[in-house]
Amino acid sequence: MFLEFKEEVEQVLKEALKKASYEYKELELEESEHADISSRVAFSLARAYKKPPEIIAADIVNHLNLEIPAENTLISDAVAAGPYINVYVNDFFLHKTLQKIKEGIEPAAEKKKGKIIIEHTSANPDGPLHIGHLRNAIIGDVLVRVLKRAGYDVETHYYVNDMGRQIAVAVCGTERIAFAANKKADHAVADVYIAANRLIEENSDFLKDVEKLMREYEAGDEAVMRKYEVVVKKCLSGIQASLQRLNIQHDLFVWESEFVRGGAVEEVMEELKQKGNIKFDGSALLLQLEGIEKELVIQRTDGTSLYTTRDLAYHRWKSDRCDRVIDVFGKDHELVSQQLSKALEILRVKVPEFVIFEFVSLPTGSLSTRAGRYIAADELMEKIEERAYEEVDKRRGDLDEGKKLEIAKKVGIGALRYDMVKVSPDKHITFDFDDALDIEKKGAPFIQYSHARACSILMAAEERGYVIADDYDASLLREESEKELIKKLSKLGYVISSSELKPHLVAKYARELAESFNLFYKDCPVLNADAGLRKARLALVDCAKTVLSDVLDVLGVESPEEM
RNA sequence: GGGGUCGUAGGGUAGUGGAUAUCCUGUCAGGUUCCGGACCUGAUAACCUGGGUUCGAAUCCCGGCGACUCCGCCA
Repeated sequence: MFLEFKEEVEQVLKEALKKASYEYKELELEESEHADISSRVAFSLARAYKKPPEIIAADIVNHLNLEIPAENTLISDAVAAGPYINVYVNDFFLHKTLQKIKEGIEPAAEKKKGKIIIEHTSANPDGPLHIGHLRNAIIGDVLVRVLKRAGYDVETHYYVNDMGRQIAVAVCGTERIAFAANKKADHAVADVYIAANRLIEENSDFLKDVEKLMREYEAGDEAVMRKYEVVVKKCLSGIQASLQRLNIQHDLFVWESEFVRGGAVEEVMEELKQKGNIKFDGSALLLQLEGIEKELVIQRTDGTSLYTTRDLAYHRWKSDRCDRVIDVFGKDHELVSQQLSKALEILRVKVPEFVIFEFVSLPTGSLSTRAGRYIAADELMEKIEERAYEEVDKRRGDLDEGKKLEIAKKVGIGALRYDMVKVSPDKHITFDFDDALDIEKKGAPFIQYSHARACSILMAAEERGYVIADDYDASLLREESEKELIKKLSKLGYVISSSELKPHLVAKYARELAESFNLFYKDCPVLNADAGLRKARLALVDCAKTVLSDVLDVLGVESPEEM
């Protein structure tokens, strides 16, 4: 509802500026502590009109016409506060906000903004996900949810790097080392991969086998393809299980080898030869890209393709199927992503938008799958759920075992997801196990707790026979904390539309909303209020519950009704 | 050597030109006759440094210092 308010303010301000004959570029509206919305337009006008901004602000306010549409307006007042123009919402806005929430989210179909293909996670299928991948997956998934809610048709891809040397090493390894039967699939693959790497260190002949295998795979040797398929699919099944536990799903798994065997990679190389600035270094092909010193190798001496070339083919294919392409990449791919963009420009393909996130490191140093130095996502989830269970058990000994486990799962995974997404992606994180397991901080459990409190009030109301009805009188909600809560509730749509590629802003809003609810909870008794007020407050609690659970859903966090 | 990102209270973090710089944690002091204390209130304490642009800079530009990272016919 806040968006509607903002639009009306824009409308009204525009008219006033026109009447007062000011030429402006931007209305410079912003949220403010001093008002519900505030405009700084007087500052920029001050220069052009050589008058103090305070005078201009007052002048604009004098030209405002707020009385006419008294029936439908959302604005109560607008005043000049020095150089600022401060605008405030009215009771109708508060009433309308609650009403809209009760009606439910408007169907996304009405405001289709186009199709987006977003790629995230895309971990190599040579072992389980570690905490670095976790950050990628969670940022990506929240992005998906935000964009869907903002009205886009979103398709999620996992790009499977099945042509890398690592996979060949793992596949080769299976010929000498058996999979552990009692392990989760992706972990079993990692064991083989790590053991195979050790074999390489001991015996260089093994490396020749690996290279032979890679050539055969690229050439499309059927027997080799079957061997690959076994390993890659085994690993992916394990990875998918981990992702599912985190509440994450991909629509499509795209294997990079498809682009080689389908001929798309060759087409890309041919086209680059014609359109690009190409150099031959022996028989390898180097592509010179504008503004990047380092040439990009697009073909090896032996004629085989490279990761980047295959990625170009993949991006061309994606780009034909949607309006926007978004890639969630780790910081180490930044140069690659620039090269990719430049090369795509040469091919006249839509350039993707990148969400680049900084690394997660351990207090002991950086991660390495090959060296076996990583924290597996599964291990982390296991521990955080255990930790959550201890908390639940301590506080809710009254519940039965199944219920406690269910809540622990929601709280644990929620805390993990929130922890990963609350920080801006371009911030480096040093992962601290104890810190992540410390559930008491103001993360997901804090928000979930507010939701549970709301549910608890509603349940108690039902037991006492109070009905949650639509004929409440919203004008009875006069307390400051009530009004603040309603205003916060009104901003979900606004936050979603303004934080498209910044998932941490949604996390921030969720926390603020929970804070507002807790303040209301403290200040305003619901069940013990007089009948009229009680009805209005019950309606407010009901709305708060809806929006809390909504925003948690955008974060991919579940909303337990009790905890 | 070249490029990139980051530098905000003791630690972590929000804020990309505008009003008294956000929140967590830490430390200290408080709060429940009332719907769940995983809650709430108060105190403490910060924009790396030097220039520049601007009426106005944590925010933009340039230099310095520091941290991280990328620069392979790997992926």
